[in-house]
Amino acid sequence: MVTTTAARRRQEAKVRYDAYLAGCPSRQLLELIGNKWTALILAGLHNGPQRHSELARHIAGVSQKMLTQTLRNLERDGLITRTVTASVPVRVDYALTPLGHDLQRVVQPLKDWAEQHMEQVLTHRAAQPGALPEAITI
Amino acid sequence: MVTTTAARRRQEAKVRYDAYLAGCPSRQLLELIGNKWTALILAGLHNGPQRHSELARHIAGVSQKMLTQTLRNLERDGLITRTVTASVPVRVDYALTPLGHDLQRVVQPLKDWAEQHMEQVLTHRAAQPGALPEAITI
DNA sequence: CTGTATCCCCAGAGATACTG
DNA sequence: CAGTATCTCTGGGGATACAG
Repeated sequence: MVTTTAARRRQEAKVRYDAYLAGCPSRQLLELIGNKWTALILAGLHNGPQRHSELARHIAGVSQKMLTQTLRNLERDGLITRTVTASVPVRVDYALTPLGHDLQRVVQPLKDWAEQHMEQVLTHRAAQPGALPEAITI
Repeated sequence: MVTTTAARRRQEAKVRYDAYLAGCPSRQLLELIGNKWTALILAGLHNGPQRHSELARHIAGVSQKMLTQTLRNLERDGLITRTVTASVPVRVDYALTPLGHDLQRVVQPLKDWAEQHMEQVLTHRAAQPGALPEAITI
């Protein structure tokens, strides 16, 4: 019996491809800004630094955990800075780095496009046979 | 006992906010292009229509299922068209709609930014204390 | 060649409770 | 105020087999 079956070779090709895909800059960026809160945070910091609590209030809907987690990731990636002021109740400020601002600038057109065209997309989507009727009406 | 406790009110606020967030065009767009294969398919169709099998080969790494699934979603959203030619082995062509082309145009800058800056992000990420050493070297 | 139907896994995301 | 630690759940994504 041969050691490399077709299945085996396909498997190897896939692993190699996965590595390639994982290394693709575009994919990595999409994964980054695809995170549920990344874009909101970038937008929230666009007009200057914000405290943790300010962001929490401003973004409303983030769990404490996800806010911190996302902020940590962004800091780790050099997109925002974290500044701790040791006062009685600690104070932590977050701000965009130049790189972060740069990214924010690139993401902005996406929002513009979304605001102009997503309705069209949704209309098309809803027009499909079998589309679910509007369920949420709070 | 009161009917609306603090927890209850928080819960309601969250539901309302989730609905708002779900309706946010930007979020919806990010979810759309955040899907693993959406961007690849848009890019693949950028230079003209492609058959299902051509896409499968060109994109390499997509499972048959995910390719079809993503294509269906894009069709549903009016971003691509699906044309079936009833020959002996069926032939199916996919092409970008004007709206699809439009989206592709907006997504392109993201790729450019990624190619220019993601390395910087990754470098920063790897420089963190406790960062995992390079593991994959195929 | 294209596409459907199943079963399964896991990372992102959330709820909750506790600490400096 | 800011952050950590767990547990859980959900849905996107994948493997596999089958069908028009």
